[in-house]
Amino acid sequence: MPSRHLKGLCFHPSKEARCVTCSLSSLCLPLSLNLEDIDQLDRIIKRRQPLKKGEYLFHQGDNFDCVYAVRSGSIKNYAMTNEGEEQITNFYLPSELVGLDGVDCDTYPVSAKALETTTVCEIPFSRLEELAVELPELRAQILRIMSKELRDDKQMMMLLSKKNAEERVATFLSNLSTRFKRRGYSPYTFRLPMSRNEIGNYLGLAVETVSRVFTRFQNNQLIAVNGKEVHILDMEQLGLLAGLVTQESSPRIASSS
Amino acid sequence: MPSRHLKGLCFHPSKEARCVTCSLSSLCLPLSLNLEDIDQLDRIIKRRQPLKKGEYLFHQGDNFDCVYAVRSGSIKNYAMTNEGEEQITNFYLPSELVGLDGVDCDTYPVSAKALETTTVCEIPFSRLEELAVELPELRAQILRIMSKELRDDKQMMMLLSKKNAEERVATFLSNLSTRFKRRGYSPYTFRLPMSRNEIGNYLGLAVETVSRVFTRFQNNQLIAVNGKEVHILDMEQLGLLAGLVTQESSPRIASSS
DNA sequence: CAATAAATTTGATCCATATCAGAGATACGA
DNA sequence: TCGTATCTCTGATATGGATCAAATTTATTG
Repeated sequence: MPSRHLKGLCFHPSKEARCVTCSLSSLCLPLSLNLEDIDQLDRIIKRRQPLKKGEYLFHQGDNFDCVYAVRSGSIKNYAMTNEGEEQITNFYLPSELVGLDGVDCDTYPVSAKALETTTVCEIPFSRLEELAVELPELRAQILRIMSKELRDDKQMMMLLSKKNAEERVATFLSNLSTRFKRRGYSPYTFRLPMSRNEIGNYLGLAVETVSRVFTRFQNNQLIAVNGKEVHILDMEQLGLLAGLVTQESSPRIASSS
Repeated sequence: MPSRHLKGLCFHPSKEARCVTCSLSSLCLPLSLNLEDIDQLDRIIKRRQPLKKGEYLFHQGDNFDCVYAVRSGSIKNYAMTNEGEEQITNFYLPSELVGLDGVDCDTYPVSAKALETTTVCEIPFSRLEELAVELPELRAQILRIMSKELRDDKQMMMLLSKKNAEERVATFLSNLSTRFKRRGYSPYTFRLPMSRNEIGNYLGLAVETVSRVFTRFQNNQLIAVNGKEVHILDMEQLGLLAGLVTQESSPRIASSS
């Protein structure tokens, strides 16, 4: 087992293999369940061996049977286009639920691949549905999570159809920062689990463009980047840039005075 | 908050105001419910006065309380960007459910506006949740609908980040055609409920580009257009174009010989 | 640790589509 | 019904980011 140093997203799975003791429960499915109900949920959840970087959680076309909560590490969802090009549709961080867009399908509509060593909780969907019959809070939470993903998707559509390259990257970084913060990590310093290529793919940009925007942001003291390590130096400016800003109302950043 | 949608306050009983007799029930929420259950659903649904073109079903920021099934006509969802620009996130046709992305919000995250004279069924969400406790099929159908919308959103993200103008418009027309067909209308001849501007906004293109692509498609005998009336002349070619096609594998349509 | 592969960065050029401008066509209110 | 606002279409021009090319840095492997 190549024990690569995963600072950041490591949750010591063995010790926290139950929802009651999991530090993520307040962000994840168990949210607003009482202890007894969490225990019931616990019983249908299977903990899997960690996935190594590049391993699949499921393939597009596999029989749909489970949804997965990321416990540590990160997952990308992607579909294959007709030409065999990959199109990343989402990245998932700890506590987030993967696979919900397959709920009414026989098969998963996208593939899910680990971006790094990743542990997940496997939740057989049929059992989850059964349990949800008895637990209104669980039901509500499932709806909430799906609804949230719907809204995030609309935001993404907005990004893709209205924002320029700088705004896209700024939005991406802000968004990651927020999510890391909610999970108890620094919103200012984190490690990108994905490559520049994957960022570009996700944001609808060429790798080269992502790279150039990173460089520009560094020149303007917005961020400091070292490989996959990112430091956000000017959160406010980054947030401003992330908003939908037209060229008129906010000139290209140039001299950050 | 000023009460904006006064129209909804008065209900009128009409012949087809019940799910059991509604021709859309097989596409809509009642799908796979038995007659008795449909009757229960019926009782929580309120039919509203038709909305006239341009009237709102709800505004971004209004208190979330209901989802809506379109009965006739069409609805657009849109959000306002920081600059007051509108970004259309979806169009809804009869039998489709509007408002699901607000489920875990206090307020609607987007506005919903009638594109033409439109009738809807108003479904108080809390009542729907109550009912869903007893009706597993209803529960399943709600999940299915949300899951479907998630997948459609991913498709849209793919369109916005990988397809060129022609592919976008072809996809849009094919998609509309399919939806009209499922609703019992001709897949070949239909009336666009939205303006070119709205199509462009939705597809992430300038109006002018939409217009030009329409013209090009006509020159190439793919479609015939008269104002908002569209005839699809070559469904196969349109479908091909709608797929994710790179320049290499499919040269620009030019001489349709 | 060297050797090689993969990822990232930078520069130069090109092109699809935005933007600007203006001419019909259509819808709409007085 | 006319007059005006709005939509749609077409052409000319500009440009943001893609693409191509290549150097450099960072991982991976034997």
